[in-house]
Amino acid sequence: MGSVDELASFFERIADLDEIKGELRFKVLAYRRAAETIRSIGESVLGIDDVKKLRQFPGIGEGIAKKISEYNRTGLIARLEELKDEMPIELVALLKIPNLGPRRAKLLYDELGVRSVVDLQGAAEAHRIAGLKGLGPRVEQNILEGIRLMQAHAGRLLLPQAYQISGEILGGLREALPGLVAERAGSLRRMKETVGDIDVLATWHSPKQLMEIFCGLPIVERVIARGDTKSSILTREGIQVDMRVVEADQWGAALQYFTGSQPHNVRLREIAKKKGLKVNEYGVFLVKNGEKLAGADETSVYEAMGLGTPPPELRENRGELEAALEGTLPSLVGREDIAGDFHVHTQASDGYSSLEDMRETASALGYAWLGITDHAENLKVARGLTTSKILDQIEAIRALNRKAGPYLLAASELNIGNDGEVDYDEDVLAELDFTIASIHGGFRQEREQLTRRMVQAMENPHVRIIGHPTGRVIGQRPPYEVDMDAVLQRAAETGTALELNSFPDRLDLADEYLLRARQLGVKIALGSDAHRAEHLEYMFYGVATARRGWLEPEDVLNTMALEQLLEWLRRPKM
DNA sequence: GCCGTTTTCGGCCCGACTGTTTTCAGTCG
Repeated sequence: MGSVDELASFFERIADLDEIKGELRFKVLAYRRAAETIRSIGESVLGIDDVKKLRQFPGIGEGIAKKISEYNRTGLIARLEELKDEMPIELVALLKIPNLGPRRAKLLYDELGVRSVVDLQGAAEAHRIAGLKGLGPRVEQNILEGIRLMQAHAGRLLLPQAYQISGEILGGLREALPGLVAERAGSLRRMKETVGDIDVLATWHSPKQLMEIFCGLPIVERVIARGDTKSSILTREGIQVDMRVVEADQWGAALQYFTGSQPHNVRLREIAKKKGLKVNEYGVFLVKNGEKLAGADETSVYEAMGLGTPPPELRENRGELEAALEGTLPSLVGREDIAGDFHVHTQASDGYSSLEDMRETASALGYAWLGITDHAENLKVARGLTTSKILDQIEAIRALNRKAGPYLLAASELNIGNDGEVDYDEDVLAELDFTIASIHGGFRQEREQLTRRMVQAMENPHVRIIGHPTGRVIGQRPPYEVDMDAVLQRAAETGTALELNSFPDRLDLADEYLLRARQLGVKIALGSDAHRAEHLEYMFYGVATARRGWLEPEDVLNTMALEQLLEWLRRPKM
């Protein structure tokens, strides 16, 4: 059985190899767009063999539809196999190296037989690159630097780390230059779960002064490049930060441009072009006479093209520009809509804070309620609560609720066993306000068994929420091999919510699944998975991810006021 | 390879920077 990721990556490999071969760049672009489209369709693409049906998706025509169908039937794409016979597949790794693109990769392969990054490094160190057509000693040096940079920077940065570092930078700049206009841009502003580097944009009357201060911030380890409009530094943690300064009347256009994403910007300029407009980082212009229509603020940039302004989190070319054109952009859920948190551990199991501390912090965050979900007894490694301990905790919670403060819900994070069974007897489960059920073991089981376990758990009337549904830990553990289409479908049928676990290295469900959950009407429950009181603030990143998944307040259970929530919990879910 | 309120052929986003060149190719975001 194939996967969406594999199928999409096959098209990316075809694009890479075609590019190295020197095929027409628009053909290459078409393959890359197809890969994007496939990822946005999701798993249902794997069930479609009919070429006509496949062609209905944007960017998929005769040729690519046939290849998808071929993959669905055979698990392979013959065209890719042919390309692999023509040249080594390892060559695609060279394209990831900064300062090295398809033309140079081909040249190095043809002239020096370079097939891999190791070959390349050897060739550069032996000074065999300088002297090739169009390549001199500087390019050779830059390629070596690029290899080093790539190896040092292999892991991307988690969103919260990037957000915090950029916060320090912005804070430092604003303190030194009161009145400075500066913002995050790039994938950080779009709140992607990981970011490669940090982009900061600013406008200031003296760019030189700003650059001086930027390059001298205490966080700076080394200045990589320093110019009047663009500088790059490396932080002590080894993160690259790019700073750009623009004129005030270009601010909006520059912010739009540097926020991206690239596919979003490409689509935007296509739309502009059809309207006789040109858009770049300086503004929006009439093509016929060059007249400038907008540029000072971002909203006016979109407005000049007859578009609403999509929130940055949506700018991935997943339909947001069409919605902006039709005036149907969603009203996304915001941090201010959140009335409580569904997933919190205390020192009773594997957390570090007391019920009281958690309640106090929840109060400071403005919450009306908080779900206490310590681990259940079958999870010994996390000191899961025995029946007598959970009964004690329920009593402690009821007692605390008699005092003023956020309402604590007595709940539990149950374990989904190998046959989909959960912890505790029926009478204990009936005492609890709600439960989350999560998979904590057997990650490597077959797809069928994992899916069956989850479906079984959802059919349990006491289970209101499935916790961290794909089980991934970003950069450390891949998602379980679970049939998410089946899980989403059954969640919709049983009225079971899926968690968006907001712990920084989980962010599980990921945005792509949130989009599908929303279409199926599956409700999403945000949980910080806090193990300390400070962790409750991770909700911020959960909300950001929810926004990337186009979720509106009614899609998210955390927007319910206490009375509404209690009423919802009293009603049987199915 | 895709696509069509100017098109079934001839287009397909835009500009900056770098290093190598005396006019431009390659790379990047």
